[in-house]
Amino acid sequence: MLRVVGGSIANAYDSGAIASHEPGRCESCPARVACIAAHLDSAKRRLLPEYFHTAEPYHAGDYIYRAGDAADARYHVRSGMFKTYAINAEGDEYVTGIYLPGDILGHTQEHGQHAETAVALETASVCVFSEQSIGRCTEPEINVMLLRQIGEQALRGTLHQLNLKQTSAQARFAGFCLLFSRRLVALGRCGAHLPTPMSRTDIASYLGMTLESLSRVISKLNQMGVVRATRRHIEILQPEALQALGLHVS
Amino acid sequence: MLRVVGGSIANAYDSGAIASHEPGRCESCPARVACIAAHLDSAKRRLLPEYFHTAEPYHAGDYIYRAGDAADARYHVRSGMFKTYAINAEGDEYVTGIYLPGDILGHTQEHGQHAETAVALETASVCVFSEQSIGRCTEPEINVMLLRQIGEQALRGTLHQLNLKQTSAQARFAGFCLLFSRRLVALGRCGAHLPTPMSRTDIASYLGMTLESLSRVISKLNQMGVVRATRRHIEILQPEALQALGLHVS
DNA sequence: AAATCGAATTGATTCCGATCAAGGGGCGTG
DNA sequence: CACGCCCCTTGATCGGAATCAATTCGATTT
Repeated sequence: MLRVVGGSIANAYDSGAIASHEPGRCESCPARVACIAAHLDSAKRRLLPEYFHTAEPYHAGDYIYRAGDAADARYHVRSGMFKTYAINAEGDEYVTGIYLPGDILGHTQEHGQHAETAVALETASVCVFSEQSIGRCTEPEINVMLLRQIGEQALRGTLHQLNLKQTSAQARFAGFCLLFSRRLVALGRCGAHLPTPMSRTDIASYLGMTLESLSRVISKLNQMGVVRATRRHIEILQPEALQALGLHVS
Repeated sequence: MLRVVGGSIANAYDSGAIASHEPGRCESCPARVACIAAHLDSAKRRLLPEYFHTAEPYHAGDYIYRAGDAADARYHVRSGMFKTYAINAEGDEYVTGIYLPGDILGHTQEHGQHAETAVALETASVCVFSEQSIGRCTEPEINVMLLRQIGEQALRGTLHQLNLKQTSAQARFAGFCLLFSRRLVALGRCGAHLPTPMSRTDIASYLGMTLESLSRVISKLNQMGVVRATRRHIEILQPEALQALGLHVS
């Protein structure tokens, strides 16, 4: 059932490289602006070491977990980018999510097992926290922040769902760029430059279209001067044009 | 921005009809099999009244909350069915979710505001619990169950997302029936009889197709003898045929 | 710098769903 | 019981995406 696509397993639990919470680590965290612990004062953050662990960095192709693995932990992205995918009976890969710093990986499960596989798209790192540690958390502020983060991720899923309902491939790609851009802006980054370490095949799969359709759309928008897309980078030149083509939500 | 479609507001917080947890209430709950508190022994369940409230029943067309409302609570469905929808700039309704007993409503939010509107499709009831009460919960078992329930809902969202990527309208409808059926079975109900209190328009919107396409698909599958669909009911006659047409996930 | 392999683009064709349009059927109301 | 309204069904046409196929581009290796 499981198919190895490439890369090595990097299980933060099995490896001995787990570092417990270090003083100053949060201050230098690139995901600080989106972290569920970002707004904690130093006194409350001192409670974190009890249930937060920072894991060693992953490299492109490394798995965090794979479909079928026991889902006893969640992974808070510190830096880098991940993708998740599911595989159907025919062996086709379907990219189900793209994860940036601040996002939490590992929710999607059934009967305590991960339903998807999570792969690093570039050098990346996460904070690992176990289900048990979340259960034992007695700090209301942290629990509420976790709940809100889950809520924002649920919203992202819904927006992607709405985008998938767009009939034209052009509209879906435009919506993808806009939603991606928004996420970057929320992280304090530039919304005009989208890093795309994933392949065209991944993006097409994520957007529910064929590789060829995506390629045609990108070529067209390139010619129109709406975006400037290279292999691993999309630059948005005319955001208002994308807005006109893409999904019109909130 | 908000558009009133019909029905009355039934806000469990504003109304005085909130009942605190009553002894025996969980024992008679129709959502018991899917409830996050189902596996608690009576001693632990006695902790529930501190943060769980059971709300008055809703009727078809009643709102639980609307897009833009403060999202300071979550709603655990006890009985009946709800739909959620978002509205775009043009005023078009997009059905984003269908909720059955055991499901939790109200996660989807941005900046503390609900991003969707939740409407009862028939007579229904929920357990309300506030963000604050979740934050203050010190019972690990409850926290972990909440996390797992969220995980299962995330999976349902992903499966629906995968279903939306199916190119043919027939496949999307088949997948819808199968996923719906599975949810009913998980609730201990019959998987062959799908109650559909929502309109054809709602189902079409949920599946990202036009009303006409859905109608054609249903007519065809009716003629083929795969399903027997009436106005508010779908009976699955040949589950294996649906399986062959629909999505092939796990 | 040449060679090689995978990734991405471009082309031609077919088919399916969106769209516009009209007709039928169920359900409530008077 | 008849009426009218809304929901659903059926029909015809057109555009666009999937599919099959071939080529180019780019990165990596030798």
